[in-house]
Amino acid sequence: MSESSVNLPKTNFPMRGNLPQKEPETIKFWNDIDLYKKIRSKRSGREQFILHDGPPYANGNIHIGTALNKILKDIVIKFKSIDGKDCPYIPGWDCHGLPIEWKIEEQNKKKGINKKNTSILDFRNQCREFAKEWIEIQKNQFKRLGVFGDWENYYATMSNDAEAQIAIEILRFLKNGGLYKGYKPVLWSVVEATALADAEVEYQDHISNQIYVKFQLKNQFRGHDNLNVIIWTTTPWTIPCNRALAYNSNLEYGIYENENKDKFIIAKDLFENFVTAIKKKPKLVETFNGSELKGFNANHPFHDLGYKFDVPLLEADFVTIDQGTGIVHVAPSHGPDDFALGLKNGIKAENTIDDNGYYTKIIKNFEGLHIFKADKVIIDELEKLHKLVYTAEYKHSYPHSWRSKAPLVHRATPQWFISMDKNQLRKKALESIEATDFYPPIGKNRIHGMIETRPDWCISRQRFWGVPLPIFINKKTHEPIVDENVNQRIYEIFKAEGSDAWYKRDKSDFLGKKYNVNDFAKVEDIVEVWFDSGSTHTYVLENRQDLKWPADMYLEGSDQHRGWFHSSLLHSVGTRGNAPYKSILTHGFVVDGKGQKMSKSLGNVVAPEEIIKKNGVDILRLWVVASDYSEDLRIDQSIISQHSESYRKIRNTLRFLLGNIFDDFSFEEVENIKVVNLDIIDSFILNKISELDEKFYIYSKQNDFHKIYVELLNFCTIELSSLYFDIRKDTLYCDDLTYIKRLNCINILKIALLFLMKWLNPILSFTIEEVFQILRSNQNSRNGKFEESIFLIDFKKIDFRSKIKFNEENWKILRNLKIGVNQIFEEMRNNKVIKSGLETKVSILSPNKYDKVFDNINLNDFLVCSQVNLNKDLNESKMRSLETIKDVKVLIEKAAGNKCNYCWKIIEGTCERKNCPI
RNA sequence: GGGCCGGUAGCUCAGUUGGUUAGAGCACACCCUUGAUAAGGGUGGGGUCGAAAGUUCAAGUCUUUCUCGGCCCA
Repeated sequence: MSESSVNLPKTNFPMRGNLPQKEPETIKFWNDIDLYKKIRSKRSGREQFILHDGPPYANGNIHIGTALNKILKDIVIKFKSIDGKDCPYIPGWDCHGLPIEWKIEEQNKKKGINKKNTSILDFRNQCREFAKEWIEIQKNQFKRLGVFGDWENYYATMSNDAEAQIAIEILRFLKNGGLYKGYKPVLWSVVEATALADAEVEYQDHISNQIYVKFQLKNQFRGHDNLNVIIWTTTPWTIPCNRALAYNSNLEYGIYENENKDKFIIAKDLFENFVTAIKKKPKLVETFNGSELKGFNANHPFHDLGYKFDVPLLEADFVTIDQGTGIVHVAPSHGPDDFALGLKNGIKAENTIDDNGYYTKIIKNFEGLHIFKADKVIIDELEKLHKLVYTAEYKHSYPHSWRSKAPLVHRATPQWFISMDKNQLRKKALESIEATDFYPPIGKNRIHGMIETRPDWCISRQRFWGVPLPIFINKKTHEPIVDENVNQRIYEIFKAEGSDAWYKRDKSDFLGKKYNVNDFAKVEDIVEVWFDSGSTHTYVLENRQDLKWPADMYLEGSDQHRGWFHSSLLHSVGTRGNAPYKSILTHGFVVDGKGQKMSKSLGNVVAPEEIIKKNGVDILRLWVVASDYSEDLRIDQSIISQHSESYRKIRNTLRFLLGNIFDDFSFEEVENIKVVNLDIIDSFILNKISELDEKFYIYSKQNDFHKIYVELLNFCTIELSSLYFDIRKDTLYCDDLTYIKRLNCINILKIALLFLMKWLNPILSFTIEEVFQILRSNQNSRNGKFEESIFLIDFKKIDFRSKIKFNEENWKILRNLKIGVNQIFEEMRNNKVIKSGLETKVSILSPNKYDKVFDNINLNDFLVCSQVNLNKDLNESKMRSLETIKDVKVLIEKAAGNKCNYCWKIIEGTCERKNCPI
C-alpha cells in the first residue's frame, strides 16, 4: 500500500513561523497595498469608533511600556473593527518641553556652543529637528509592532496648526477669565532656571543640613528676659529669607533652661527629640499654651548684620509635632505654607533669589552667593553670632528635577494659572468624570480624587522650547489684552509660520493699528507641555475631517490619571464644558518577572526590540493579550518563552486546519454551509464555536481581551487539537473524499478556520494575515474572489446553535466515558498490554436510560479504538466500573484480528472501508 | 510619609452573593505515537490561596494588623 493514497494534510503554511524574518515582509505588503487607506474607504460611512492617540514624547527609542500601549491600542481598534466599526487611528507625538530642550543644551555644551550665543530661534529649530528625527524613528518602531494607523498624516504638538490652536486655547481661557497671573511659590530648578511641572519632579533621598536656630524675643515673655525661640530647618540657606515665625495655638510649649542659664522655648512634645539631637538635657522651667505667643516679635538671628526688621510670631495650623520644635521658621518666598501665611498677615514674598539660585540684593551681606553653596556660610555665620544650637546632616526624601537630578527649591515667582474654581472648572470636571466609563472601573476614583484636591494649574514655563503664551500686557495697567482681532491675527500667523513668529515678528503684526506697540509688553513665558497635549482633542479630533469629538476612548498607562487624562479633562471642560472622551482605558506598568520595576541598575530591562528580533511581534502581541492589563504586566524571557509555546500550539492548530482542507477555502461558501446530518461530535464543535463567538463579543465589548485569549487557547488545545482532530484523523486520512462523514468534517474544519481567523486577527495580526494569504494564493474560479487582506474582510455573525441539535447532557456522559476509557488505556500501556488505543476492543455496559446517548455517535471514532461492543452478550462480572461515570461498566481487551495496513484498525476478516483494499 | 491598587500551582490566568477534596492551559515527569513529525496523543505529580490574628457552624472570599510589589502624591 503506497502511502500516497492516504489523505494526508497538505499546506503551504509552514509549521514554524519564522516570525522575525516573515513579519517585515508582511509590513511591506500592507504598505504596498496601502492597506490603512483601503480599510478606511471600505469602512467609510459606518459607525465610528475613535480611539484618540495619546502622544508619546519624541525623544529616544520606544521601550516595552510604549510597545504595550501601542499594541493594546491596536488590539482594541482591531476588535472594534471586527464588530464592523470604522476606526480611524491618527498617531501623534508630543514634541515640546524640557527633556528635548535639555538634550539640545547638552549637545551644544559638548560642541562648545554657549547658550548665550545661540539665538532663541536657532535653538528652537534645533529642538524641532531633534523631535522630527525621533518621530521618524519611533514611527518605524510602531509600524514594526503591526500597528495600523495613518502614519503619513500623524499629528505633532509642534506642527503649525497645533501651535496655532494651542495659542487660541490659551486665549480662550484668558477670555473666559480662567487664566490669571499669580505670584506663587513653585518648585523651581535653579540649574535649569525654570519652574517645574509636577510631572517633572521626582523625590529622592537627599542629605540636607539640619539646624536648630535661636530667635531672640524682643520683649519680656512671662517675666523672662532674653528668651529664645528655637526653630528647626533643613534648608539653612532660607534663614536670610526668614520674615516670620509660626506657632500653633493648640500646642503646649515649654520654657527650658540650659546649664548656661540660657532660656528658650520649644514645644513640649518635641523636647525629647531635641534632647536626643543635642545630647544635653535642659530643665523645664514652666509650660504655657501656644496662643500666648500671639503678638510677640523676635529679632532675626542676623539682626547684627543689618537684618533690623521685626520677625513676628504668627498663628498657623500647619505647625505640627511631627518634627522640628513646634516653632516654624517662615520664609514667604520659599514654601507654599510660608507664602500663604505671609499673604494672610501682610508679609510679602520677595525676590530673594534669582533664576539661577543666587541671592539678590535683598539678602544683605550674602548677595551673589549661590544657595547650593550657602548652607555652610550661613551655618558658620549663625555659629559666630551664637545663634546656632545644633547642626548635623539629615537624610530625607526631597524633590529633585527629573532631568538634571538637581535638588529643587520653592520659589515665589510670577506665573500664569488656570483657576480650578473660576467658571466652576473643578465642579464641572468632577461631573464629567462621572459621565465617563472607566476600564478598569477603579480609574474613576483615582482621577476623581486628584481633581478634587489639585491646586490651580500653573501653565507657564520660563523656557524656550514650546508655544509662547501669546499674551500682551499693558505696561501701565498690567492688564492683558483680550481682543478677538488680536487673537485672530495670532492664530493666522502661527498657523502659517508656527509659533516662532512670536519671536520673529514685530509686535505690531499681532496688535494691529488699534494699539500702540510701545504701551504693551509681550509675555516671554512658554506654555507647559501638559497644556499642549491636553488640547490635542481640539487640533486633532475637532479639526480633522475623518475624526469626531469627543473621542470614544483614551487609552494610556495608569500614570496618565495625573497626566494626559487629567490635563485633557481640565482643558476640555474649561473650554468646551465636557470631557473630550467617553471612556478611558488604563493599563498597568510593565515590570520584570518578579514584579519589580525595570531599571538599568537592576539589569532587568526587557527591550521590545530584543523580543521582536528573537521571537517576533506576534509573540509580543500574544503577551499583551495574555496579560491582565488592569494590573502590572510581568515580562521576562521565560514568560515570553511560555507564550511562544502557546503560539506554537495555535499555529499548529491553524496548520492542521489548512492542511486538511488543502488550503482550499472560500468565505462565501463557508458562510453559507448547510450543516445537516451531523453527529454529536461535529455538533459539539459547532456549538462550542457559537458559544465562543458570543463570548467574543461580550468580552470584546468589556475590553476583557485576556479572557478571550484564554478561551481561544483552550479551544485550540482542548476541543480542537486533543479531541476533535485526534478523533477525526481517521476519517480525514482514510475515508474517501466524497464520504459524508469526511465532508461534514471538512466543513467543520473550514468553519473553525473562519472563526479562528476572525477571533485571532486582532491579536496575531501577522500570522492570520499569513494564513489568509495562503488561502488567497490558492483562489480559483470556484472559491470566489478574495479581498487583498484579512483586514478587509467583513466577518458575519453566524450562530449555529439555532441550526443544530446538540445535547449537552449526553455530551458530558460521553466525555466522561472517554476520560475513563483513557485511564484504562493508560494502565494497559503501562502494563505493556497495548501500545495504542487502536489495539483494543471496548465493551460497554450502560443502563437503558443512556440508550439515546449512543444514538448519534460512532464510538470507534470517539474512543479511538478498533472495536466497540455496546451492551451485547456482556459478562458483567468481568467488567469494571469507571471513576468518571457511575453506572457504566467497561471491559477493555486486545482486539482480535489483523491490523488493516491502510486504516490501522484491528479487523476480524477484511476491512470493509472503501479505501481499505485488504 | 500619605492615597489608591495588587499578591491563588514554576508561568499566564479562573474562582459567582463566604458553603463539598481550590480550577484551566502552559511548563514538568512518565508512557505512547512516528500518517499534524523541530509535530501529535495519554496519564500524573505540583497550591497550608503573601503572613498573622479575628468574625462565623463554615473564609481564597468578610475585618484588623503586618509584609512584599506597583502607580500617584508629598
